[in-house]
Amino acid sequence: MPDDDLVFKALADGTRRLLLDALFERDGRSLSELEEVVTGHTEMSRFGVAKHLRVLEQADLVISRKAGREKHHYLNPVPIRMIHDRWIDKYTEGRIRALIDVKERAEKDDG
Amino acid sequence: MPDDDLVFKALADGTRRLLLDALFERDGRSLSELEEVVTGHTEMSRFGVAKHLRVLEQADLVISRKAGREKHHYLNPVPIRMIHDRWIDKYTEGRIRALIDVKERAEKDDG
DNA sequence: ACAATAGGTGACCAAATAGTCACGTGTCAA
DNA sequence: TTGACACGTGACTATTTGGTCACCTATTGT
Repeated sequence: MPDDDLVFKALADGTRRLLLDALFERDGRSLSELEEVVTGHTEMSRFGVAKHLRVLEQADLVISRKAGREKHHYLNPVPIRMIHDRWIDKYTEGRIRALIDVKERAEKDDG
Repeated sequence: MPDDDLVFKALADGTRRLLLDALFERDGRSLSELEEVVTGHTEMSRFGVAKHLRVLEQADLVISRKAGREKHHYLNPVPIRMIHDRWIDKYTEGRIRALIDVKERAEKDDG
């Protein structure tokens, strides 16, 4: 019911996260370009990709802009940040960061 | 397949987010206490709540510790932080924060 | 004008998920 | 030790969700 539900539901799918990753790496891609990204990882039709993009747009995680017959897509990080702020307050934020740094350092030593 | 999938799937359910909210507000609650929190909002059996908690534990969003016949639950913010870091780099982080602050200020003026 | 390109819509099916229930285990207190 | 309490497990259904398909609109280039 609340619109944060759209955000979490949108993030629950691996293909949609892959799309966000692609847009995080480079913004402004068209549907066709994103389709190629996805089909490089899994087998999925154009319709599937378009459907996933629509879900991301409705969640406001992706913003799109029409340019001629193409549609360019942009990553909107605001909802992500609000997830963070929901369960991590400013006081613990520093501790968490230190924890993750330690963890990453340890994993780097392993591999 | 990757274990980040567990985290996002876990967050995709409203009841589970409610449980995280409850633990964010106060840590160390038992299953019975959390059951009361949930049934205050929706109608759900004890089994449902226990099942949701297990999903959260498997995603490492909640850590539990047995104490006698009770089981205490604690919120683990690390996976949340890693979601944040996946799509928000350090350079845009400042801009986002400013954006959200402006938005909240505007909404406060409205209501 | 016409073909090719880029994208959109609604219906449909298979697979995953939420929720419940009957039953079982361990723990405390009288 | 007996009963009440706190919690766990596995099976079962109803609903949701992921993905595809046939068909449609709009824009570009020749």
